Amino acid sequence: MRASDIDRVRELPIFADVAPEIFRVATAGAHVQRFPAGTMLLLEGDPVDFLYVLLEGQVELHGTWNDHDTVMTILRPVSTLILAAVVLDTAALMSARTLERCEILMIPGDAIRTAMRLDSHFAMAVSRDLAGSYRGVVRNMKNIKLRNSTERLANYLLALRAVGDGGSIVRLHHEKRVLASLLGMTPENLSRSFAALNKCGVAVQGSVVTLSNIAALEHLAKPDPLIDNYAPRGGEIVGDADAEIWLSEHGREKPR
Amino acid sequence: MRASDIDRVRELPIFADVAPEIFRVATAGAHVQRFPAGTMLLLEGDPVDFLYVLLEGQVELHGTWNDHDTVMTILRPVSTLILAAVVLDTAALMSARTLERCEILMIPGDAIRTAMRLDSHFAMAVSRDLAGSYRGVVRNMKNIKLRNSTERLANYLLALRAVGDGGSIVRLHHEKRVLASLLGMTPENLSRSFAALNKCGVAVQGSVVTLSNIAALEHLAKPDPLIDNYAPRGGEIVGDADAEIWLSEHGREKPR
DNA sequence: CGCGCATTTGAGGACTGTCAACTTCCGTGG
DNA sequence: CCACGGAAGTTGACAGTCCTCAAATGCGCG
Repeated sequence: MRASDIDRVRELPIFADVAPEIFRVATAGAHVQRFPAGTMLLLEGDPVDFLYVLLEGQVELHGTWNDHDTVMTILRPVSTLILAAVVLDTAALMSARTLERCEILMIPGDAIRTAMRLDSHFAMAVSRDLAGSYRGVVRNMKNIKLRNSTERLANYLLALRAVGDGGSIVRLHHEKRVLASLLGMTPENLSRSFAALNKCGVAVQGSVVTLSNIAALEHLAKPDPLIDNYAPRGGEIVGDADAEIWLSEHGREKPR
Repeated sequence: MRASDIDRVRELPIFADVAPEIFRVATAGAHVQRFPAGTMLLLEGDPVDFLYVLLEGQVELHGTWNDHDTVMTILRPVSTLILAAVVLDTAALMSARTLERCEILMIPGDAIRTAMRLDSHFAMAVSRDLAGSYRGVVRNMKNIKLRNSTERLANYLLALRAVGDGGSIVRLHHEKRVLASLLGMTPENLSRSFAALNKCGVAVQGSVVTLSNIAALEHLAKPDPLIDNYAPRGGEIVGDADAEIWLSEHGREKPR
């Protein structure tokens, strides 16, 4: 691993409080690897030998059953992948695919587990990461079970706005069919949901969305801090790092 | 806390590897409390001061939005509640309600976090619990997004059978409307899904369900080890502790 | 026995998925 | 520079799934 990579890795939340010697243990045998867009990093059911840390690019986690598949989450830097499977030393439940060219740190699972055993602060950092991920999926689940597709889209757009400049124009980060699957609908219905949001001042042109009536959109969306991981308090916009992380993967909470 | 309680707590997976002095730290200020059925233990959005460990009875975790609510999971002994919120020292995302008379161990959140800082083995146990919970929700999410309601019910019944004696008669653990919400449908549609499963040899009488054609049921259900947390390999029945835990909360994985 | 509650059944409508045709966008190559 | 091909996105028609409301049935307990 190059020195510049080591510096970057050292900054990761998961390594923030770790003692230098433990950091060396954890990153022993680690290496940074680059992947082109569209690469399958791992298939669901695969045994997991490495912890992946996404440093650059976007990665999609998806699940498959009976010839259907669904995007479970989309990760953006800096995020860990399959940490839960590494901790339990078991098979992955989701497949991972790069959506863009990616730069990924790969750390042997053994090294992670050893470092956890040696350093309680590292083990706590892992716990916080996992706790955030858990709460992210729970938010996602509430979103899916309690809202219909148009409401999910409306909230997604409001979240996009919150992490952006808070202006009335937002850019979609993903292809529409990927977004549709992430939001639990078909591409066709995503189109129709966008059309339905016209009456709330939503206009779409390619990946650029204009929100000209936030009040109407919020009235339909009814954002909720216990589902949407940004802080929509009193109409004030809070575009903090939490929200950035939320949007990127639609559901991981930042520790602390 | 009574001596008999301490012995029981000592057996919990989360305390298995913990040094005696750390165990005392963790359980300092802890106490066992009994609650009648139907008690709201906490409301979503509440700050979390205690880790709850369910020792007896059933607890439902549910979420609410816009006058709707949905059962997210149902816990049976021995399970931790809101461990993620305790680790992050933040508000609960779900409400908790007892479904029966319950016996619950309450441990101050501070004590948990202190014990994690002092003992890497305890922190690892917390990580494993969280990792299992995370994977449980992921399974749940795949179940909801990839299957329709009848398929979810069919798989639920097969899972019930797998944890029971493997015979053709299973007992439902919950009221049907609770089960319906857990499976992401209305009570009316649960009835209709049961009716639809008649042709697969499913007969219902109150809480007793007879499965007289497992092959047909499996053909419809298409159980998958990456969604359903029991091991349906080659028609062999594996009623292990993992599966018990799965059913109880419909989605927590047992560490290791 | 009768009341209250859970469950079931039916009818209708809302939401969502599927299929097919069409349009738009974009990169390639003539 | 423009034509072309392919993929992505949109639209319409239709069907399947699911929800809502209302009424009927069944069950348990006082």
